Amino acid sequence: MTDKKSAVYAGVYVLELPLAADRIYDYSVPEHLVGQVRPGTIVKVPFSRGNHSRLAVVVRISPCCEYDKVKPVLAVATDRVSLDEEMLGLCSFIKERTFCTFTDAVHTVAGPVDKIAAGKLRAVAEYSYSITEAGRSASVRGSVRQRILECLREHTSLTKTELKACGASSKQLDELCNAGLLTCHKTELFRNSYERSFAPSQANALSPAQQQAFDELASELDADEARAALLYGITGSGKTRVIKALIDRAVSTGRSVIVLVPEISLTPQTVDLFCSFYGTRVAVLHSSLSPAERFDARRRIESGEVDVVIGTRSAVFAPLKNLGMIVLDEEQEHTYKSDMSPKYHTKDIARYRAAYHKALMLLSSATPSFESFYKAESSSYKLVRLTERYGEAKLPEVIVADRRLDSAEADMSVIGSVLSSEIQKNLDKNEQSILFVNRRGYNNFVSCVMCGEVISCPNCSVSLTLHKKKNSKSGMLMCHYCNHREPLPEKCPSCQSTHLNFKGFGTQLAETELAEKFPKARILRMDADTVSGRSGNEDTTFNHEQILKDFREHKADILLGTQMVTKGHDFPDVTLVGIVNADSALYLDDYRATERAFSLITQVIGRAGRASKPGRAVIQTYNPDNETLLYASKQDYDSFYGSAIKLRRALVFPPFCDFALLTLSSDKENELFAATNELDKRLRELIGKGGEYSNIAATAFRPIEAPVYKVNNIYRMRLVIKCRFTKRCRELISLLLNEFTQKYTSVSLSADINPTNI
DNA sequence: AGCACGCCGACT
DNA sequence: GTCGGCGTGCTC
Repeated sequence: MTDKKSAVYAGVYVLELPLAADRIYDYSVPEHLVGQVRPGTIVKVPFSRGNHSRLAVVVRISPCCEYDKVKPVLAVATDRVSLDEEMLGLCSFIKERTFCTFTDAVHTVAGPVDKIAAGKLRAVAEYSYSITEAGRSASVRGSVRQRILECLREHTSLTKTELKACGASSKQLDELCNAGLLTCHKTELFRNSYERSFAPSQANALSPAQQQAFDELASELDADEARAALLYGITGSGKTRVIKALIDRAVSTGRSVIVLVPEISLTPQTVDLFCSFYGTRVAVLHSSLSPAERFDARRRIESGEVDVVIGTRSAVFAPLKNLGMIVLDEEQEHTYKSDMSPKYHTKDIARYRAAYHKALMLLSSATPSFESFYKAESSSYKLVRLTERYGEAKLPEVIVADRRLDSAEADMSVIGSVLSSEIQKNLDKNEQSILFVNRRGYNNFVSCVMCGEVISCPNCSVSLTLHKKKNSKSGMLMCHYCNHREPLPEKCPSCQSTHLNFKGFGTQLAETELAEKFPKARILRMDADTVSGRSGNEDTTFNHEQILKDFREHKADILLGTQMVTKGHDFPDVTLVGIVNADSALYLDDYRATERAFSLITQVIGRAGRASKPGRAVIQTYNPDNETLLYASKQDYDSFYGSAIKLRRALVFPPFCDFALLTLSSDKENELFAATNELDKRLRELIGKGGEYSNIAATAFRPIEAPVYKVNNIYRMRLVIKCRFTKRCRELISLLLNEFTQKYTSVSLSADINPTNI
């Protein structure tokens, strides 16, 4: 019997370590820190030979430890925020699945921990003053001081800003407070650019179909365990109403909700709706908030004043307590997959959090991803359908315009004869039209007639796109990958011929042609060039909201643009939509291209005829018999899915398998090749006969160049592995990454599971 | 990634 | 002799 307390050990991740060294290290916890050192605590530990003090996150506490040379924890970093149990688990989850460092995972879930803790971002406070009993009748020296007291006798309380407007200075106010004549109150002020006037309840009752969908989903929400559901509803069926009703139900029982949207700037109406309905109880989170706004939004959420968070993918980490539901609106959108390390999928995070909180993960879409629909069909998700358009809105009439039937002259132009005449009809009736073009710029190929040379980017392996100023003959060649720009040369840089040929078209050429064909039409163009506002752009810049507002107010007849025009805006006066070049979406060498094309075409068609006026959709194509196009034009998701899923099953493609994409990149081409070959060899050795991982069913494809081989002078090679993303498979990839990063310094390797394009 | 250790060559 | 080049390998 000894009174010596049993030993305590802490397993920690040391922050800012390279991937190969990023694992759990054990430290002993000195007696005076026992109890203070808990999972989630940030501590200081001596690390490596120099025993330099480093920050580390505690992930486990245990009474024993295998290692016999443990060092002691130095201190608890009290000035740093600590992670709660849920976020800690989420960090391990992210590390394991995306192969990032623990530090990257912490930054992803908790934001820039050190910056917040270091006090670089501070809360803004508003000070308000009121008069004390002793002041009330007292008189003071100085006219300004007199005036301050007079003002406060009239108004019971005034803010510092208001008093300053009366000529008061901070010093004078401080003096009056010290003299006991005024009292000062501090109120924390939140920078919330999304605050809207509170405009609750247009309490529209749900339609019978919506009510039934609501009832089915409400029972999932109420279940005392984690659930997942897919709300599959055609465009205009009123999914948002059903979701809003579910949010109300969750909130009324004291649970909080996260609503995720693909892109904030493209869904201003959805954001407005929630902001005005939930007032100060909603917080908006997205990537273009200033650090101060983000900081304040976080504080509001942590303080518990917020129970609804709306935002883009990173908002899935919003530190809400007692989550009841996480909604992914337009769940098939690729923006839910992070394109930067860690390359997590929002759905996986949502599933994790829903499991932790016994909450509902609700996916919503008119064109669900095959993966989600398959899960819904095979009953791991609850499937709820909304099959009728709400109100009087009807599905538009779809016209597939066969460009092969156009006359030679019409064939030369971007807008063919059928689409032209439909636009004219709309102009005559003073109704609005939306045209979708998938590329920005003027022409995307400039080649030499004589020698065939295509002018390409000096830094990237892509052709340069011509951009022109409005009403100008001169042009700029731009690279859409690295932003390189150069003036359009008069002669071929290779053979000096003056015969240059312009091929392929984007939004600018479409705009020019429309202006020529319909000189009286008012045209608005919306693409990255007209909305970004980046200096040096050739066009006057507007932002999305201004363009959309102008269009909604009927300040233009035609809205022309890229993807941006296809998202959920509701324009009651739009009765015609046109897809200028459907073929470019249909024929991409990516197995998911058809899925995306279907979704895109369906969304564009859905823009027409939302109100009582019937709408038309014109799809220009040289392949009118294309199956995807035909299904999309009939808005027949079920048949499209049914036919495509058979193919996926036969080929063993997702959702029947997973793809792991390994990308090697380097500015030194020969080192890249050597590294690629070695990695390929090692991989085959591990999964081949007699290999350590021969038991996992994985197929490795031969190394290939990335679709765009060189970007910004960095060369990129790819290795694709077809597999099931099991724990064992994760171990394999992790092993490859660790070995590789330790060995190579001038070639980097990254892994991406189920990348958005392959 | 750092950072110590180590095993070589050039120097007061 | 000894100072310092940066290749190698480990970090509880």
